[in-house]
Amino acid sequence: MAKRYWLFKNEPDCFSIDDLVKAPDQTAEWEGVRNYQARNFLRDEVKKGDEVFFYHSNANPPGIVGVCKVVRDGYPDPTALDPESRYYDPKSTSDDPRWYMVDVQLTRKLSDIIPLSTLKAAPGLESMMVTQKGSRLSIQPVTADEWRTIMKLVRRM
DNA sequence: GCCAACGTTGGC
DNA sequence: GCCAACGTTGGC
Repeated sequence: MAKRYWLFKNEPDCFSIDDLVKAPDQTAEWEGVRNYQARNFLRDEVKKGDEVFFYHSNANPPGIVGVCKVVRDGYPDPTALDPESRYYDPKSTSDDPRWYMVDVQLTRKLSDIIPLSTLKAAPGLESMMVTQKGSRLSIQPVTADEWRTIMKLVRRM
């Protein structure tokens, strides 16, 4: 299976690129995804070795702030079973886990954010999911062309 | 804080 | 299975 590319969104108030920088081994569990379409990606399609843009949503400005790598395939998200967790879901059980997550490791934090406005203006990213109006999915596939286009912006920084 | 877009729930 | 009501996301 060829390596694939993704964009993972997070609100920096919740878990930011700096939290990943500070994490042990600069590795974190991408927990708390509670959307079925995103869940299906995490469970079935996001694989170890895939590369990921770390995106800050609900931020000023929103945009891509880092690059990371998937280091563990999808597995059941234990926070769904923890009544103390903000991600607790009483309908999920250990026999029939409803929610999945992967582990990611930092590759690099960008020296500057690539704002959403830059992505929207960049030739070649017109049909990228994150540049579309109303795009709410928190786990988004990125095409190899889109990945290359954005990495060119990264190298220019 | 506003509000458009989207997802989920639940009555029927 | 439809769809109105409601809740959430996320840019601005």
